[in-house]
Amino acid sequence: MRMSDIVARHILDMLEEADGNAEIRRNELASVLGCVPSQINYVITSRFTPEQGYIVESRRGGGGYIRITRINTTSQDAIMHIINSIGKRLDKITAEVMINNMFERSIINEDTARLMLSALSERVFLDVPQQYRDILRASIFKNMLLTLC
Amino acid sequence: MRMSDIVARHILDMLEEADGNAEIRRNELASVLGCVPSQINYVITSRFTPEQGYIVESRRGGGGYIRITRINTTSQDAIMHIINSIGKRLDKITAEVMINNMFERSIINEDTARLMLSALSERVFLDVPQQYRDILRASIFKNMLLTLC
DNA sequence: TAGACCTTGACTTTCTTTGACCAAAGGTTA
DNA sequence: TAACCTTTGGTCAAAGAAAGTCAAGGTCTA
Repeated sequence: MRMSDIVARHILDMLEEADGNAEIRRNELASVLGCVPSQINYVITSRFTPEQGYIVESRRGGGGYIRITRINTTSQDAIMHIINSIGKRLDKITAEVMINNMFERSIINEDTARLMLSALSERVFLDVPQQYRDILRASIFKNMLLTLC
Repeated sequence: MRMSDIVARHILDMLEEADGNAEIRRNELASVLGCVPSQINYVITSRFTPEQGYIVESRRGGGGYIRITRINTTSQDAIMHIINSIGKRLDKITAEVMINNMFERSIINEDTARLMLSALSERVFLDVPQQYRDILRASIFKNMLLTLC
């Protein structure tokens, strides 16, 4: 296993344990893991970038640190927002628009979008009396969205 | 026997042993088999293409690798088999068993499993009269499975 | 014997590791 | 409080470790 993988794994573990917020001391971590301090910087700049969903802050001098924070929250917030915007009923067209929208905003991937669309398609509700369809659709959709958080 | 056949044979053996997933180190394999490294590339691009049912990923630099994965065509068959085994009704327990089973057989990944479970959970059908629940569940499940083929 | 397929090696690109040197923040002391 | 020292982290470039590309030449086969 690469040194960089070991460092990344360690940071990921810390983030996991501390709920998305890890504070490390560069030199200490380097000596614990047996690498050169700048290796830590390398790993951070290559794998904990804002594009990958992390915020990194640091401070030099006595009591210095590097703090890495995971910003999962944006898409989670977006999903919660969508769930809250769904009332007791949801028609097929609106559901499709919502799913497409989420896909375009990269909140969900293509597979997930297709799976959700199939679970909400009109075909599913052929045996369901008209007045219940939209209620059911809202319920299924919300339940699926909840698992994405 | 041609060198390219030897290389292909070796990769095939690795895939067989490791259940459709082989990770090779190009230079190492080349020296073990006694060929030039780019020979490996030649074999991969000519015989392990997506059209032939393989996915190839690689990474350069220290600790680099080439990973070859066989696309599981039997998983499509398995899904069709499952769809056909579902009748007009499907109770929650059976659905859960089926999904777990597919996950364990690596036919679906964890995200997909969770999403499907959420769409079929009892919570979804609270407003649905008892006698319709299992009919609906069967319908939703079959529709979702179809998109996975 | 032409075209398809195979082999080889020089050169390129990408990712990782390391270490020397720099910069900032905190602490001490004159 | 200014000057200096100590403790941290930051930057960068060089070297190393793989894999990728490509073109030239070799073989085989219909």
